[in-house]
Amino acid sequence: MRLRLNYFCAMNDHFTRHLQQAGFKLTPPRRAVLDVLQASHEHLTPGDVLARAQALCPTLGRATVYRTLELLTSLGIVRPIFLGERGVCLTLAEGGHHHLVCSDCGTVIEFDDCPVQQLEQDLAERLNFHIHGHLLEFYGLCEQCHA
Amino acid sequence: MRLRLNYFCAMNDHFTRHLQQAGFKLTPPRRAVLDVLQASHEHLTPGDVLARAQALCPTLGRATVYRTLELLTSLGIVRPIFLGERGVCLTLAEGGHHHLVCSDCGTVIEFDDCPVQQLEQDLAERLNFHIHGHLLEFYGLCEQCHA
DNA sequence: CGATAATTGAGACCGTGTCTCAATGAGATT
DNA sequence: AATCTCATTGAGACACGGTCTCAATTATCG
Repeated sequence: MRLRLNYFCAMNDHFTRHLQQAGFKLTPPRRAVLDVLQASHEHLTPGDVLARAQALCPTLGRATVYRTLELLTSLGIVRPIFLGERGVCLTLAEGGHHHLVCSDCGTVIEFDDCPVQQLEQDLAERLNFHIHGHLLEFYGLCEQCHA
Repeated sequence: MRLRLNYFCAMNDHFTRHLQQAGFKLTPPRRAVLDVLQASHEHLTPGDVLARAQALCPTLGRATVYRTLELLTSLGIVRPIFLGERGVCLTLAEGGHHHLVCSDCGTVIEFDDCPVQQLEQDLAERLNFHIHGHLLEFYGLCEQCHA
């Protein structure tokens, strides 16, 4: 069992250290949730996270997943974002997300250009925030839907 | 009653025309929901909208509010955005929203600088989208929370 | 005014997120 | 290694928000 977990998760990685340094215990449920979030580069709903984490930690309960997600959020490790279609989803907090969303059919297109670097620095300085990520979404009607 | 409604809502405004031109009927419930959203410059949850719209249209039911919000969303008139603290909220779709959100305590600071104009035009052209608004959020820890 | 199809409210339903509480176990101390 | 202690856990009851169904109503059009 310990071996299996290690297969999925490097011991002492950045996030587990962060957790422990903040005074929280590193338990199998937390490890499983972290592993799932690190392993998936998609946007997972809490239900997705539960299902996948149960594969790593079969006794895992729903309440624990929510508690863990809340904890990881308050530590700035993960972040909930709202994707019109799928509802609230979780992603690692680090970095940016850029979406073009169709209000009608719900299609989401990701894009890479991102003009907010400078603004991020300015805001961080001006308001004394430690910024670790951002979300930039444009809303409109896609080619099909504004016909 | 009809008089009262008119007090809150200019007949034939932009949105009601939009609704009717798209082939939908202009009913008191829809009018009430539109009025509420236009009157409030805050971010309202569906529950808020229901409560306020019931003041204008006392028989209004929950299902109708959700149906109306969905309709207005698909028409690009309103838009759901997710505010960590309050959950999903609705705003008029037109224009931009700019938030600096603390992952820990949930504080939301609004700001005005917005460097996305040019990108918006580029994307609209490149992907043939009719963009009518955007959301730019930075996530991090506020002054108090990263102490 | 009458026809008709969209829209409505009521209330049952369902899933998701929260809470409580007794049992467990991670990590500190020795 | 054994013990202690308190954070953390799983189970299951609960609350709430959002969806669906269906019969009754009503906005719009001819």
